[in-house]
Amino acid sequence: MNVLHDTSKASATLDRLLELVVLLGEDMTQSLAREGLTTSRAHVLWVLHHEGPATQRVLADALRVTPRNITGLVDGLVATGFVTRERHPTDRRATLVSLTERAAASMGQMHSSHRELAELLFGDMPARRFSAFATGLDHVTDRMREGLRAAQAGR
Amino acid sequence: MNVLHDTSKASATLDRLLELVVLLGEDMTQSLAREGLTTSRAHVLWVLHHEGPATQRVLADALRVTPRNITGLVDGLVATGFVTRERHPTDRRATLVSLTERAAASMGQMHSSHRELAELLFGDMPARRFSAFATGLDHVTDRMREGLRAAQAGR
DNA sequence: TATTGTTATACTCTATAACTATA
DNA sequence: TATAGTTATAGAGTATAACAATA
Repeated sequence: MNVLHDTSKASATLDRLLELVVLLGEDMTQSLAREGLTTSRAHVLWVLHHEGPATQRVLADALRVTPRNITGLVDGLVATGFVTRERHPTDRRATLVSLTERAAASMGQMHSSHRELAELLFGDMPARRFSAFATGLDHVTDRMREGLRAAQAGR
Repeated sequence: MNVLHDTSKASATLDRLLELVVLLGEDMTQSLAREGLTTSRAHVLWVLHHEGPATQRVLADALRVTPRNITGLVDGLVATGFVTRERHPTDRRATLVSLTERAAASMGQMHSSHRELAELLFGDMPARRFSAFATGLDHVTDRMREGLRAAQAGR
């Protein structure tokens, strides 16, 4: 009886977590659309922002996606002015993809949105509740990582 | 100084929350793929499971997607044996979409996966920490709902 | 011989617009 | 005249396979 009770509470909490996943996803999609981006294209910008100019091969590995797919994403980002393709200085097979000024501006905008969202979600939370939530979140994220790793190993 | 400190902690916590979003999304995509489903098609099954047999119009409204899109999703689900199209008893323009046995089996499987995931994420959590997390999650979800509603109103 | 990125082909999800059959 | 669902067309993300240029 004790176990059953816990199980149903855990299930209900997972439901709410999944609802939050959906809401966060919608919010992110909308914010990116306002900047003229999709999640996949933003992911490319994110990698370039952190790694600096990169070859398409590097991007393909970072996004865990086929090189062909990167060709398409970079095509789109070039067409909309977020990145440029340049010759690689030493390897003539490769191209270097770099962020433009427009992309830098968008990244700044995204940072602001991120801070605003953090403020919206946690800004009025009592400090004690906030840190309890953060602790639980760490726990849950760790379990999820382990679970995925196990699933990937067993396949 | 106090404010700045809080802001950076809030940002870091949002980062971890977004990481969890990504992990949960991957897990869900993989589970569904194992059943031969995509998230969109599973969403259709979910609605049919809760509402019973429905017209494509009803499905389009439920998923907030165009009728044309539903045609494609139902085509795929029919081809893979998850649903059937039948004549509507009274309105000859409409079709009724119903779950098959295979879909019922998959829904059962998904329920099991859901319970297992809840157990993985929360099963070894001390009761007090679990309920603190659940409380924080409620808070965060409420703020997110409000934020999205405001964003939609202001557009 | 191996690697980088492309063309060719195909599938899924999504949208708008025009059209058919029915209400 | 309005509604249900289709065909036609298009764009984005994804994949595999074959191929060119270069290492």
